[in-house]
Amino acid sequence: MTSVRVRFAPSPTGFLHVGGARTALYNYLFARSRGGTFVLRIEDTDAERSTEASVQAILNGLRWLGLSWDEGPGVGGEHGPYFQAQRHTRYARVAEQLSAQGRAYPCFCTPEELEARREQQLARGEDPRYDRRCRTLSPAERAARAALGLRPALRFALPEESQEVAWDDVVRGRVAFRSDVLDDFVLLRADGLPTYNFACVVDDLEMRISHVIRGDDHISNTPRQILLYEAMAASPPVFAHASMILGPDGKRLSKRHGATSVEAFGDQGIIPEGMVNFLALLGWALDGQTEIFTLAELEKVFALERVNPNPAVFDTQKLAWVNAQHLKRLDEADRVARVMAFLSTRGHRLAERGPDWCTAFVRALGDRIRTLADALEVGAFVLEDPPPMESEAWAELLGRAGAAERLQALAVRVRETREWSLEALEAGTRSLANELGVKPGEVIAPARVALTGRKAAPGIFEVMWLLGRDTVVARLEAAAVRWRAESPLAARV
RNA sequence: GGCGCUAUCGUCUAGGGGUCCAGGACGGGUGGUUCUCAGCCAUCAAACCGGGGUUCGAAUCCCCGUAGCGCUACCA
Repeated sequence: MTSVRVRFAPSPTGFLHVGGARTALYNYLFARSRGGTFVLRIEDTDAERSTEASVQAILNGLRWLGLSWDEGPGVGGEHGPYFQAQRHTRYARVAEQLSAQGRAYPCFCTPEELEARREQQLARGEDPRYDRRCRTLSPAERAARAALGLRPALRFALPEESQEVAWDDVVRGRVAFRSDVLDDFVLLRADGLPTYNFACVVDDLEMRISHVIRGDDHISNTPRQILLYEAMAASPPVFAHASMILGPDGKRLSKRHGATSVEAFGDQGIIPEGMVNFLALLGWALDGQTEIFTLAELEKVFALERVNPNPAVFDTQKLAWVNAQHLKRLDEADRVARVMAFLSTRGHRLAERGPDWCTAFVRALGDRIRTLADALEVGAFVLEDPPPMESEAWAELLGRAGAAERLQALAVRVRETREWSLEALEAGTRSLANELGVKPGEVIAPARVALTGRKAAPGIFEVMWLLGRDTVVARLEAAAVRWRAESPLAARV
C-alpha cells in the first residue's frame, strides 16, 4: 500500500500567484480527498532571487486560502528540512553516488564558453545542446583542471543510447519524449548548489512523494527527472500536469494582466471562499452543472482525473460572481465582520457606530456587493460626508420640476418623524407623497440623489435610517437650496 | 528552429461512437417584480478549428494541417 503524499513546492521569488495557488489547491484537494499528506516545500536554491519576505508572503497566501499543510515550514515533519537551502548535504551525497556510478561528471566549461557555443550552434541551425566535451575527460585531465583552480559544475550523463522516456500523466494520458532531445544537464552548479531538476527529484524521493501535481510548464522537465529516478534506481512518482492559467488575451497570466497574486485579490475584496471555488473551477469540473463549492465540499468530491488539460482563461467577471455567491451564503454575523474588517483596512472605522448599525449597514448593502470592495462604492453615502455627487444624477434632479419643494417637505417630515425606524420612515415618506399628490417615486428619486449623490443606491429608507436624522435633514435641505440656485426650473425672484 | 502540450458558445465547462438539431454557468439582450440599483424569475442569441480517414453511425477514435501556449539556462 502506497500512501498518497503530494507537495506544493514554490520558489520564494514573489507573492503567491494565482497559478501557484491553483496548483497548491489541487495538491491539497487531492491529498484530502485521498486521506493523504500535503507537504509544503520551499524551493529556495536560487539564492539570488529567493527572499524571506517571499516565503512569508506565500505562507500567508496559503493560510488565507485555508490550505493547511501537514508537513513543512512551521509544522515540521519527518522528512524535513523543508527548505532546499538546508538540504545541501543531501544533494551532495546523491551527487557523489551518481558520480561514482558514472552517471554524473564534472564539467569545466564556463558559462561564457557555453554561451558562445550555444550561439554558434544556433548560427549553424543546430539545436543548442551541450556538446558533452567534458564527459570524456580522463581523470588526469580533470585533476589538472581542478588544480588550476577551476570549479566544475556536475552534469548528468544521459544514457548513451537514445531511449523513449514516457509516463502516464493523470491529466493528459501518455506523454513520451526521446531522450536524445535532451542534453547532459547540470545537476550541481559550480558553486555546489543544486539545480531545480536535481533538487526536485532528490527531495521528492526522500519525502516519499507519490504524486507530483504541477503546472504543464514542467512537462518538458519530466523526462529529465524520470531519467534521474532511473539512474537512482528509484521508481518515479505519478505525474499530473495541469495547464496554465491564461490572461484574457490568451497569453500566460502575468503581472501585466493586473492583479495576479492572491493577496491582491484579497485587497480587491475577494474572499477566500470565492477565490478557492473559482480557482477549483479553472480546469476542473464536477459534472458541468454544480458551480458553488466550499473547500470542505471540494475535499470530498475533487478528482484529479477530472482535471481538464486545456489552458483556462482567468475571467474576473466569473470570479466576481462566484465571490458574490459565497458572500451571500455567509451567515450574517460573519458577513458583517468581513465587510467591517475590509472597510477598516481602508480607513473606515465603522464599529464605533454600534453592532446594530453595522448589521443594518451590511443588510442595506445586500446583494449589491459582489466583492467586499464594492462596499466602498455602494456604501459611499455613509462613508463620506457629503458623498460625491454624480454629475449625471444632479443634472437629472435639476430637470425635475418641483424637486426642491419635495425635498424641503421631506426634510420637515423626517424632522418630525418620532420613531426612527424603517417602517416610520417609509410611512412618513409615502404619506407625504400622497399629500403632495405625487407618486412615491417623485419624492424618493430626488431624495436618493440628495442623500447619496447617485441614481442607484440601497433602499431609500435604509439609507435614511443609517444616515440618521440630522444628516438626512441636512442633505435634503442642502440639495433643496442648491436646486433653487441652479435649476432653470426654479422660480427666480 | 527543435521538442512537447492543447483545441466544444466571447469566457469556464459537460460530453468519453448513436439518447446532441450539443447541456450548465459567467457575461450579453429582452420581459416581469420593485422607490432606483442589485437580487430574483422567465426568455433569447451564442460553440463541436480545417481536411482526410475508421465506422452502419462521429463533438466523441486515428492521421495531417492550422492556431495558441509551454520548454529549449550553472531559473524554478
